[in-house]
Amino acid sequence: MGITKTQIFNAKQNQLATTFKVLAHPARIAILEYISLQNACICNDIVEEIGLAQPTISQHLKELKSIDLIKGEIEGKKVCYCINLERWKEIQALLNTFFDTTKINCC
Amino acid sequence: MGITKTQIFNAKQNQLATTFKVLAHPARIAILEYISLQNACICNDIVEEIGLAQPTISQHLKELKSIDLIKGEIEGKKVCYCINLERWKEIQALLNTFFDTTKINCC
DNA sequence: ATTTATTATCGTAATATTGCAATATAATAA
DNA sequence: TTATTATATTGCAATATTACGATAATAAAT
Repeated sequence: MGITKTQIFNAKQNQLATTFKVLAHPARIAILEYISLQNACICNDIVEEIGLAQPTISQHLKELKSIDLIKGEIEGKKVCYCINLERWKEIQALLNTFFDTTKINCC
Repeated sequence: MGITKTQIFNAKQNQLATTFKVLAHPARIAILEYISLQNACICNDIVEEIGLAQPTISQHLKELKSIDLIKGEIEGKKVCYCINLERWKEIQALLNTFFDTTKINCC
């Protein structure tokens, strides 16, 4: 079906899954790495750097923005994308909580 | 197209994305949480617990196994699934390395 | 041997994702 | 105003994912 039955899971499970899903594409990983490499704000050097078409990059940026992982500041006709460091740490903590609380073994 | 251009990304980026993708479904989060809650090995109580059809759960378990996050031990006609703790920690470390090295801000 | 129980696999329908060309939007430059 | 440049949105084709019924495979129980 392609449709996830989110109703049968709790909010935390869905939130975790959504967060993981945003990170589940190499282009989005590459974009985040590239943004963080630049000491200054970058814009659509991303398109040239990554090697995907501009609309595709724009779409990936939108998904990263959807969980506030990055923020875009308009500078004239360019847009400067930066990692939202506060949210970044928040998400890292969220994932670590999941990994720390979900690991009791049995066998 | 639905097809990811993995060739244009490096191995680490693809590995990270694949790892995130396995975790990017609430059913798989729920399965991991449920397995970890049981002090003893569990089997297909998972099907009853989660509320998805047996083939669906089986498919999700296969995906979790694909990155060695869980291991299944055959016990007669039942199969006991456990978290692969060693791999679990490995993946947590992998994700933390990503989060720690990718966070320099610019704006 | 036959049944029963547990799990895996196959096939398939419905929906989602990826990627891009075409186009729209917005801001500066000429 | 009319380009030009940078980014976003739309529409669509190709592929992937999710979910499940049907069925196969395996092992214990009768």
